[in-house]
Amino acid sequence: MDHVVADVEREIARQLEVIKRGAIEIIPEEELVAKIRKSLQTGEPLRVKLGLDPSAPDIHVGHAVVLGKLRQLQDLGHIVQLVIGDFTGRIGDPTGKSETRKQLTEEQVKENAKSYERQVGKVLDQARTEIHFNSTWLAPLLFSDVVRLASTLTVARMLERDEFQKRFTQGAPISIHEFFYPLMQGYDSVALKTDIEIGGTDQTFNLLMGRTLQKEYGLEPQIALTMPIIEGLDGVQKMSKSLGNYIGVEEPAKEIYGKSMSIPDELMVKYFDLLSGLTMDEVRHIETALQAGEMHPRDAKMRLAYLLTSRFQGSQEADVAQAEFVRVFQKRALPEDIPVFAVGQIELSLVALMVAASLTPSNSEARRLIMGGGVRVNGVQISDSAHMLLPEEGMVVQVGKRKFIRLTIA
RNA sequence: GGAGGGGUACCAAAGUGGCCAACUGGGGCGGACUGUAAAUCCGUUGCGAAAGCUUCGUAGGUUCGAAUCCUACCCCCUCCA
Repeated sequence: MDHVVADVEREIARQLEVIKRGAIEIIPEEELVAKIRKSLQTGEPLRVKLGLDPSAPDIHVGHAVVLGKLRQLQDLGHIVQLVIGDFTGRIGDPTGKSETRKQLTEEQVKENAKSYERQVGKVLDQARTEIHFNSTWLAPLLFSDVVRLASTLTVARMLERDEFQKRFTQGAPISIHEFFYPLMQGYDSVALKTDIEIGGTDQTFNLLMGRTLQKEYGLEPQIALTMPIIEGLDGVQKMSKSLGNYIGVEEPAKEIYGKSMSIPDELMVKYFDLLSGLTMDEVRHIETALQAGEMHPRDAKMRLAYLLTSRFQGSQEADVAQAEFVRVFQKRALPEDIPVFAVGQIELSLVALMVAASLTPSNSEARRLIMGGGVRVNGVQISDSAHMLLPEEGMVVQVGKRKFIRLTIA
C-alpha cells in the first residue's frame, strides 16, 4: 500500500514538472496537485480547456506555445476541450479596436472549425481532443440567467482587467457588452466542468473569471494555467494575425524558415525555449554558447528555423527550405522554383508587367520601386520607371529581395 | 437632460479659406551595410504615363476656390445632473 502511495506522489511530481515547464503561472498550484491526485486515483482524466476565436482561423506559432502545452497534458493522459467561440465571437474580444464584428454564418463557423481542427492537428492528439461550440449553451440562456451571471461581478472588479483598466484611464470607450465577454468565457468553463483552462498571460483575468463562476455555480473551480505571450517578427508586439507579424503553422516551409530567420536575435532563446521542442539543457547550452560568442547567432537561428519548419511541415520540407534559403540569401543565387508568368512577345513597360504579374498592387507602387532601385531584370538593376522591355523566354524579373517571376512567351 | 472638447492618410499628430495629396514622428516598403538580426544612413509611403482625378466622420450648402466657413446628421471623450 505504501509504495502505491509513493508511486502516486511520484507521478504527481512528474506531471507537475511537465506542466510547469515554460508556464508563467499556475493558479493555484495546490489545487492542481489535488486535481492530479484525484485524477490518478479515479482514473478520470482532467479536462483542459482552450478557447478559440472563430473569426480568425489561422493558427500561428504564438498559438503553438499554448498548443504545445496542451499536447503535453494529453500525453499525461488528460483531455483537451477546444471551445470554438462562435457565440462569443459575435461580441468581440475587448482587446482594443472597437470595430463591431460581422456576424459569421453557420457555414463559415463550420468551415473555420474544420480549418482549426486541421491546423491544431499538427500539434494535438486528435484522439484526446474534443471540439465544442459555445453557442450550444450560451444561445439558450434567458435574460434572467444573464442577469444572474452579471450579478456575480462588480464594475470595480471588471475594471481590474488590464485591458479595461488601460482604456478606462485613457478615456477610451468601453462598451457595456464587452463586460460580457469574460462572463461568457467563464460560463464556458461552467458548462464544460473544466478542470484547467489554459491561455496566454493576457487571458489571466478571463481564466480567473472561470474560477469565480464555477464556484458561483457550485462546481469545483478550475485551475488557471498561463503561458508566455510570444512577440512576433517585429520583436515588440505580441504575435498576431492582424499585426501581420506572425508565422502561420500552415505556411509553406520556405516561409516558415524565412520568417524564422528574420526574428530579432534577442528573441531567439525565447523561441528555442517555447517552440523548438529541445530540452531545457539543450536550450541552456545554446544560450550560453551565444553569450560566450562561441556560436554565430546566424547559425543558432538557422537551427531554430529548421526546427520550427520541420515541426510544422516535416523535416523533408525543412531540408528543402534550408537549402533554398542558403542559395537565395546567402549565395544570392536564384531560387529553385520561380513562378512562371506568361506574356506575349511584344514590347511592354516594366511597370505594366509588374502589375500584371501582381508583383506590385499598383502602377505607382511599381514606379516607386523601380526608382528606389528595388527592381532587377536578369540581375540588372533598372532605375528608369518608364523602362520598356521585350520579353524573352526565361527572363527573370526580381522585385525586392524575395519576389521573383520568370517569363515565358505565350 | 445640461455644459464643454473632439473626429485628418496604416497609427499618432500638425494644419483653421488658396503656397495642402496635406508638416512631423512611428510603422510599412525599397536601397546601402549585413547574418532576410540589431543599429545606422538614404529614398519612398492615395490613384494616374501625364494632364489630372479622388481623399481630411457623413450628407448638403456658401465661395472663383474648403480639411479649413455655414446647416443637418452620426460617432467619441470630459464634467455636471
